[in-house]
Amino acid sequence: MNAGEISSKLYEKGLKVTPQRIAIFESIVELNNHPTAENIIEYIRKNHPNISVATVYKVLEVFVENGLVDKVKTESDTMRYDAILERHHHIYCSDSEKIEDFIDAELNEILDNYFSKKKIPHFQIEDIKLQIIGKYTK
Amino acid sequence: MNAGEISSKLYEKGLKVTPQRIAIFESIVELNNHPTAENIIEYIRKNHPNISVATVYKVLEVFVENGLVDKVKTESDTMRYDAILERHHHIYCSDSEKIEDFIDAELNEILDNYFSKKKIPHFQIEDIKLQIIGKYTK
DNA sequence: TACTATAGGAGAATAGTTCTCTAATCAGAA
DNA sequence: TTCTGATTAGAGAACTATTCTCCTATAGTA
Repeated sequence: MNAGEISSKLYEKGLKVTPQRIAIFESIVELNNHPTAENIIEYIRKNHPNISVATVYKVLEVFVENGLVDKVKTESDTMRYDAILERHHHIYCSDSEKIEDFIDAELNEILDNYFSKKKIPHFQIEDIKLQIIGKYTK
Repeated sequence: MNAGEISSKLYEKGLKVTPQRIAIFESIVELNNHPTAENIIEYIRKNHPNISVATVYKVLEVFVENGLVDKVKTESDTMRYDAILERHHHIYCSDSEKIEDFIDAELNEILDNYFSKKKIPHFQIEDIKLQIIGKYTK
């Protein structure tokens, strides 16, 4: 994704387009395995050495609020970010910090079907996410 | 669950039985909606005013390692704990900090079935957890 | 180009969690 | 029961990810 495409995305959401925002979005796409804020800062500083930690966090917050990126929960106390917009699940490696996206339309359909039949009393489901935990094999 | 039962649980895992460990486990069971470490400390201090923050965190860590409690990921930066041992999922309220357990054998069976047919390449699944996000209705 | 709201930068502040080091206590052996 | 060694608990400092404050810079618009 290039700077122009990112600008349009920001513009569509009514957000101001700034070099920092473009760089941050770009870095999440580029570091495409769920970077932490720290990973993002390190990456951006190569081309943009003066960016502030506060800016990165503030921009990430804005992106999350506007649905441009996802905040991914982890077992440890660091948040990780994801630029995928498509409905997807996450594969967590129990041996490492690795997180992968898992996209599977058939699975989504099965889940939707199941919960449209079996409702949870007094609860309206907005989203269902799977955390698939396991180990990579050779 | 009384102190005797908790002692046996600890003993079975080869863990030393201490009053602090019993109190901490008891409090997670008692505060049965996924307390934070802070909730636990506050609760325990009623009967055990000198317990240290470090002790609570250390004991929780030991419990998690030994499979006696679950660490529950949240959107915010506080961990929450759960004494349920049974395989279960979590319902997250998007309006509040509430988290509820969701136990559903039929759903587990569907998931197990699906993933026994459709394997993820080079990955051995150990556990699958659903995060069901939505709102409570009246 | 000038104006105004919004965004960015720097560093301090905060909050949850972990670490360090010492004293206490548990569990098994005598 | 008492002793003993290993483990655990306590206190508070340290650490780390994130947020806040406050001021300056910049984007978007006329």
